[in-house]
Amino acid sequence: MHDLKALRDNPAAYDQNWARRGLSSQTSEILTLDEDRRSLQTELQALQMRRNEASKEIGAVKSKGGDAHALMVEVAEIKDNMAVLEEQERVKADELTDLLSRLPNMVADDVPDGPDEDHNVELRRFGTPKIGSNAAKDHVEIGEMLGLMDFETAAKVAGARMTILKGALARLERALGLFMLDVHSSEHGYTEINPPLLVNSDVMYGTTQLPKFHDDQFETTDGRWLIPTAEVVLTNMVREEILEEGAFPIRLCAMTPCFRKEAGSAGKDTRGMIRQHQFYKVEMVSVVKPEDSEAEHQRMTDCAENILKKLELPFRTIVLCAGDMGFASRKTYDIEVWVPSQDKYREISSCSNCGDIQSRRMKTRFKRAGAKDTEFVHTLNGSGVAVGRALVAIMENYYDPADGGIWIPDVLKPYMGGVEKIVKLNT
RNA sequence: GGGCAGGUGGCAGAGUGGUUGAAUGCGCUGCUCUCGAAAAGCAGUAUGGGUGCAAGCCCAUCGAGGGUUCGAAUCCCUCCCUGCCCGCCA
Repeated sequence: MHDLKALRDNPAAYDQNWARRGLSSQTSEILTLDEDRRSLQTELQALQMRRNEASKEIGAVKSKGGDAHALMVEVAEIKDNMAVLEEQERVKADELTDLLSRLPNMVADDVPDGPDEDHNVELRRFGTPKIGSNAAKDHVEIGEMLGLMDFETAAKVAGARMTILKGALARLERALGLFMLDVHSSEHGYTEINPPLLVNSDVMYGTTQLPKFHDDQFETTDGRWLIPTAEVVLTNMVREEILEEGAFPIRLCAMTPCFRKEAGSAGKDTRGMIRQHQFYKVEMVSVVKPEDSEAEHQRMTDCAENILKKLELPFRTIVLCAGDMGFASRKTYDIEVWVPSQDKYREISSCSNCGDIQSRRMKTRFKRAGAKDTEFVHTLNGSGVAVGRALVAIMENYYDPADGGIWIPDVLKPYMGGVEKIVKLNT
């Protein structure tokens, strides 16, 4: 949700900002609805005031045994008028809310302009990618040759965009998830959470999956939703709360399966486990005071990068341009890991500063020490990192063409029972 | 799934139709007293919104949404949640 008062004060700023995302002018429609709604509300409240007064008078008259008939007639008329106004007000308010809830967050000033992903700006690189290697095999080939990755059976039991991992590869994915969770909770200060995977509609609205991205989500028959990311649950843990200033920063992390319909991506990344209906992801969420969100954003991105550094995977970090950013974000850093078979970097983490758009929807506020008014918190989320894609990156970057095996990164060895390398078993 | 009991302010807990946004206690904030502290006393202490330059005034909110009524925290209906018992089941 957006700050209507700020929008009233400076509509041009909003239109100019939304234009950076390629949107046409929105504010005149918003302001018209807003003015209509407010004048209806003012009118309605005047009637309510008179009704309340008259009702009290009726009570006073009756308690003295007097005749309150004239007053009762007056109230009856007021109620008729109120019903009409209430309905008009409700319609305007619904229209306004619906319009506002479908408009994306304001883009931060230092975000580069540009219509699409070709205008994102690279900030830094780590590691040395194996470029143009003839030996590069993709993770599907590697996994199937090892007999540890099975898309056919997955399709048989669950349909497209599903994966079955076996044996050491299943363990490797688990090892990756545990490793990431341990680093974030032990070294990065995030509290580990094991959350529900099924949430209600209010929660999905809070983090902006609803109403606009309804088609990307799996809905259950009883009106709940499978989470598309742990961000949804972690962020909403503070919904409808008024926090004390001392509560910050709140840092939470979780590893969960994520469920996505991938409605708009038919034909994209159809091979392998890059884009699945279900995948594991370790997610970080921070809730902070507004003045701290920018520093927290850098910090969170560092935490995600640190995972890849420890895994010794080559990556680069980019800042998304205005046209490529997600709906809720003011500013987003993507971390892209090197995928040898594709000879390019692919997204493995996305760290976003959502400003107050989610907190306004969730009604998450805080009060400064001694202050009377509440303010909205800032929320941030970042992958730390996508576990399935990390598995792909390990398989391809640590592939040994000599024997078709996969070396285990040093930091994962303790999680793999000391195994140094996954190799094909003699059958 | 069946049955019972509940959901009131930061917390505890009154309130079963009429100045009740809500008693009382605790907590918290300020002041008085004190060398200081404690104790005690006094005052204050929800959120959202409308209107106004402002002081202020007004509207809404007692789990949520409807309904009855001149008037609802209080009565009726639906839903949600919590606790307990029975059944079933990872």
